[in-house]
Formats: sequence, C-alpha cells, structure tokens
Amino acid sequence: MRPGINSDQTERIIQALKRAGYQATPNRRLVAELVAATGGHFTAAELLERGRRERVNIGRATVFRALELLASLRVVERLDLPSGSHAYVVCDPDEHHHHLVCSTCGRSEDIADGELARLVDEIGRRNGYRIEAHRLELFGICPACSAADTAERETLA
Amino acid sequence: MRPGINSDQTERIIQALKRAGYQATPNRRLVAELVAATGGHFTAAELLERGRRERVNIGRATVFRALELLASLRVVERLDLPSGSHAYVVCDPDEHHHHLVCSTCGRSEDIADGELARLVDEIGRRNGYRIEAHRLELFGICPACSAADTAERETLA
DNA sequence: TCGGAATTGATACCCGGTCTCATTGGTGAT
DNA sequence: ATCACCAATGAGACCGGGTATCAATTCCGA
Ligand SMILES: [Zn+2]
Ligand SMILES: [Zn+2]
Ligand SMILES: [Zn+2]
Ligand SMILES: [Zn+2]
Repeated sequence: MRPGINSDQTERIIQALKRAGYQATPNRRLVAELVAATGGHFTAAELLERGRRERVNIGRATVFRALELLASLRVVERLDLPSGSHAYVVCDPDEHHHHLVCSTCGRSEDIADGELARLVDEIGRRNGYRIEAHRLELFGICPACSAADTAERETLA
Repeated sequence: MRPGINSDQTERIIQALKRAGYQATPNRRLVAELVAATGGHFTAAELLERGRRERVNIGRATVFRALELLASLRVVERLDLPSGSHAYVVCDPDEHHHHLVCSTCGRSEDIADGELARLVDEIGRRNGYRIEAHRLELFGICPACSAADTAERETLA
C-alpha cells in the first residue's frame, strides 16, 4: 500500500470498478490496495485482517462483497487450492488465461491459454458437448522456494 | 443399486478398498453402491439422503469419511463446480485423466490427459517451476441436454 | 440541497466439512 | 471359540467460509 510499486495496479482496479458503473468508495479502495499489495494469493480472511490493521471498521461482509465484485469483473479470480481451501489472485481482466501457483509461498504466474483452447475445442467436439467453460490450475514449487529448499538441504548435509 | 448394470462398478470400488488394506464394511459397501448408481456427479448431502432412504442410521461423518477414503484411492474425485459448490464423480483410479461435466444434468465424461501433459511440462519449464499437480475441468452441455434444449425451443416457436 | 439508490456493518444464519469421544464391530492370533 | 486390539461408527459439537437480513449511512445526480 502507500504510494509505491503497486499504486498503478490499485488504480487499475479502481478504474475497472468505475468503468463498470460501480462506486469507488473508500472501502473498495482499501480492498483494491490490499489486493494490489499481495504478491501471491490471499484469502478473504487474510485481507480482512490486514484491512483491520490499517483502518478499523471494515465489515467482514463488505470485504466479501468487494471480492465478489472484483471477481465478477475478472480483476481477481478465485482459486481452488489442492488443499480444498479457496484463495484469490489478482488477474488481468482483459485476456483469458490460467494460473500457476507456488504451493509453498503462494506466488502466482499468469499462463496464457495458448494451445489449450484448441485442445478444449477438440474435446468438446469429440464428445458432442457444447463447452461453456474450462478451468486449468497448475501447482508447483517456484524457483525461489525451490532454491531455498535445496540450500536448506545442503546445510543439513 | 440392486444387482444391475452397476454392480460390477460397485465391486470394483470394494476391491479397491480391500486392496488398499481397508475393511469393506456394510457402510462402505452402501456408499460404494450409491456412488456406482449415480450417472453423473453427486454431493455428499445427496448421497447421505439417498443412503438414509435405503438403510437408516448411516452417520453423516461416516459418509464423509467414506468419500474421503475413496477420493484418496482415486476412485472418486472431487470437482469444484463453477457455481463454487463441490461435487464428486466416480473415476478410473488407474489412469490420470480429467473430467468433462454437463452443467445441466451433471453427467460426466473421463477425458484422457493426452497432449496436456506435454503442455504442462513446458509451462513448468518455461517458468522454472517444479510442477506437482494440475487440474483441468471442462464444463458444458451434453448432447442429450443440448437436444432436449433445442426440441423445447422448437415447440415454443 | 434533496431524495432515492447504493453501500455498509452487525449479526444471524447456512452449509459443507471436521473433530471428539464413547460405543461397536471386525480380525487375527491363539 | 475366545480374546485382545485396532478399525470403524454415530451423535453431536464445532469450525470456517460465505450469504441473507435489515437498519443506518453515504453517495450522487437532478
Ligand atoms: Zn491471472
Ligand atoms: Zn514459491
Ligand atoms: Zn447433460
Ligand atoms: Zn492431466
């Protein structure tokens, strides 16, 4: 938060809200800042807690509502982690894509749909389905976490 | 249920349990039957209700525990529907694959991983991640529902 | 400035799923 | 068959994410 590297992303989120005809209220601005400030994925509860640390009195429901709104604008996306719990990641609303998520630190990369579209199309045709949606999620260990891991292993050896 | 087209699937599920060293108790048999009897996806609550209709006194926790067990054996898989709710589908445990689900009737088809493996691999390499898991889910309208839909449309016209 | 619409917070509620714990049932060794 | 032991079960408390309600507030456009 605070003017910094993410302030432009904050601004983009707010613009998306306005463009869609929603008010850019202080609460929503706060959520936008918090979202923009996270590197990887985050849960609603985390956001709420961080939000409360900065500014008292942001309601739980308000946070959920803001996230729901941002999700509907495709500014964030809800992930289903392998653990079964839910998390959100900030997202480029302009282009369909998928996510590669580090299961250790939560960092997330956008993955272009690429050849997948063709694949999905073919699967639909082959099965006679009219495909309406698809979801691809990749989970793994990011370079940083991987490096940290091997480093630790070596000091132990 | 009842000896029928799905009795062999029921048996396969039970064999999977035994093979993994778990007891094939009456409750688990019941769950296996119920699972085998569903064409498409089902929720834990549905299963519980159907189970109670056949045989009183199967505990909620028991059903959840059985499903968890079957999921760990890859005999069923938990889906995250676009709606956000969870459902299970029966699954071939022997080969990695994905699911194509009808958003109208819930019917589900197994989809071979095929080229996806290569794609996933490449994405991992390109981003320096060590990929641990991936999930692909496809949603659409199955041929039957599609046909029913157009038929209805025509009678209205 | 004013009135209606949008937003908000508190709180109750819902629902899927898990935990606890006392009871029961199955299994394998004898 | 018996016994001891571990697995499985049911009831119910519990939990966490998310939604519904509703009155109070804030916003915004005329
Ligand atoms: Zn994204
Ligand atoms: Zn990482
Ligand atoms: Zn269908
Ligand atoms: Zn796959």
